Amino acid sequence: MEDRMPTPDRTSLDAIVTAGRDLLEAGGPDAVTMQAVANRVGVRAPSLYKRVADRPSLLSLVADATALDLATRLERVEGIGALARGFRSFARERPEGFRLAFSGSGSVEVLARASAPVLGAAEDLVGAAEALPAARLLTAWLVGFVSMELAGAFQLGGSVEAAFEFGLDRLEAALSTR
Amino acid sequence: MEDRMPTPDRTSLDAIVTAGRDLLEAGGPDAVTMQAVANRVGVRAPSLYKRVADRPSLLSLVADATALDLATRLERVEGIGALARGFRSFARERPEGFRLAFSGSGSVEVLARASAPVLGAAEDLVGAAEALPAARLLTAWLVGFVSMELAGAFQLGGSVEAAFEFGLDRLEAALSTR
DNA sequence: ACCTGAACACCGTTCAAGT
DNA sequence: ACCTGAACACCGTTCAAGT
Repeated sequence: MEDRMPTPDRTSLDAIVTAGRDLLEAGGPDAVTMQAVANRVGVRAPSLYKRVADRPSLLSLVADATALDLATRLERVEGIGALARGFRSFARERPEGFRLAFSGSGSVEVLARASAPVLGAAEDLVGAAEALPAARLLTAWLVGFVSMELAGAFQLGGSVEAAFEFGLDRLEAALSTR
Repeated sequence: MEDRMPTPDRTSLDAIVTAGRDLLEAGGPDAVTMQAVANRVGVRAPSLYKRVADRPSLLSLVADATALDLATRLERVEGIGALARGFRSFARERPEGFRLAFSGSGSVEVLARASAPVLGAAEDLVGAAEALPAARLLTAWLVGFVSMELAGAFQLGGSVEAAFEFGLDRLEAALSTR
């Protein structure tokens, strides 16, 4: 009973992931350095390896956290229009996290959860038989549109806003037809 | 007339970009190291800085070269279906280059040229007035679908092939309607 | 049990010195 | 005019030694 207590934890996985997320949004992937993360959570870089396997898996955790945030936001919303606008506004608020989450870092399950609400809306539109390909049409359009917007494509003039509403309109129409 | 001739060039910008492209496809962006590129072209890393400003701008040149390859392939093809399938097959042949080109590295002009054929096909479908938003709908879907496919999303089962054809079908229908 | 300094291998980039 | 070795700052990761 006279053993010294182990020193109390000086950080946590949560704090590390949050620090990674903040650094990512502030400066892109290159800015999420093990040293910068360690600095933010008040610890030295080698200590991070107690909670995280390596840098790629830290980025993967950040990707999952972002996808989870997106999922919980979309779960609160109904209808394809509101889903699409919620998806787009999330990507504009967290562009780096969005890019990371949809670029193949991160687990597939979490990403699937983020697109579950779209699957639900698609089922309402076209019925269960075609729900999956319809959801893939919608999700692909959303991901592509937002990615291109973030990448600064859409340079030929015209209103990007109008193009988004045009796409939404036509897709709804295309999927409502029997 | 007795000055020594300057030593002949031992490499070229073209060779450097090609080496970057090959390394990229073989091992992803992390593999395109200044040292690895130099090695491939038979020179030491510092020499690369005679032709290229730095690593990011080398990656940008690789992105542009990829987008140009895509553009010339699509320019040989007509009709929205053939364009869509050509786009997708290119992305599957050069996944890393595709990702890089559509992630915001690379110049906007070259990317615009790669999507010009889609703009043409869109105009044939909906007329000049709506050609731009229609092209954006098509391109966004293509980019999103292919990105998700490369990222390994589409995990819920069902045929990805069928989902692609479903999307193509519905989009053509949506844009042919008056 | 967690934390640290020291160390290692590797990378991007600069620059003076060679031809 | 291009190329090189040497050097610098920085990074990810490991590990023995501390508490």
